[in-house]
Amino acid sequence: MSISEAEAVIMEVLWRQAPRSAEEILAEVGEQQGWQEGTVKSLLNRLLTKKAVKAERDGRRYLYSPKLSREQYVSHTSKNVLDRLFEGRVAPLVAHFAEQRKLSKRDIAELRKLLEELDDEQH
Amino acid sequence: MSISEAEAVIMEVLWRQAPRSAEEILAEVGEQQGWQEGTVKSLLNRLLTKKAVKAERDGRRYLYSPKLSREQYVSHTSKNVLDRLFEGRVAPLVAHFAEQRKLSKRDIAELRKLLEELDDEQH
DNA sequence: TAATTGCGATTACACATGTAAACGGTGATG
DNA sequence: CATCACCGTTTACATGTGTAATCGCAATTA
Repeated sequence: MSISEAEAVIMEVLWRQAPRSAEEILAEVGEQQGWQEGTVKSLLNRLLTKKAVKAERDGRRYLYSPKLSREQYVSHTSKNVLDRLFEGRVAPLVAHFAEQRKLSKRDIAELRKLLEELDDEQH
Repeated sequence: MSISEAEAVIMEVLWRQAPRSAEEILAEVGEQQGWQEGTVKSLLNRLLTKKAVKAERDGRRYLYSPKLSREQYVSHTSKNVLDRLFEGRVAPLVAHFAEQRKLSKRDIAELRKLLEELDDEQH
């Protein structure tokens, strides 16, 4: 079962910091997303049934923590896109952004450094 | 309105070659996707209402062509993922794949070449 | 011309998703 | 002890998606 975009918003909150109560999560995303209390509660429940988060009792409430790691989620999601749009290869993806002029100076510098490091690892 | 994954499969067929009849599209994806005729027709209709394809009459049938370009679709989709997972920057995305050991020799070579070309463009 | 066939259009239906409101139990309060 | 308030759980409901089946019309054929 996969994580929807709305659910992913909740996950991001928990990945930044956990455990957290529903109230704390609402405080962090409610305003920004325009979500009511019930929305956050529903999303938390769906994430529980999907086993993407766990809940531990803390007095009269629960504190929620991720079970699915951000790494797992990012890997799965980005691999999916890579496979569907770029034949599973990274270079065409980067080429795409290069063509769109979406590579910042900083991106380019970091990519260069990354490639050097990969070079080093060879030896 | 956005294109679903199943709809994108149809789009890919049309991006490879268009115009095409529903029958030709079915011939290309039916087996592979395990789709019946009705499925392809439904998806084509949804794409029509979403204005992602157009249909021109050809005697008793229609020939379908993309209206949405692959570039537009790829840009939109990949930007969406980049923003949601990598703060909108390309370098962290590549770093992610590097950590996952998902960069092939070929990827690395192509990335290196790409960066050189970007370098040239500066001058 | 009546019956058939081929095709797009309409309808179907279950499950996912976005977005909540209502329900119910347990601990706090008067 | 009776009531209230808080918080998780259950239910709701419209829209999207996957996956077709059926309907209806136009063209073909007997």
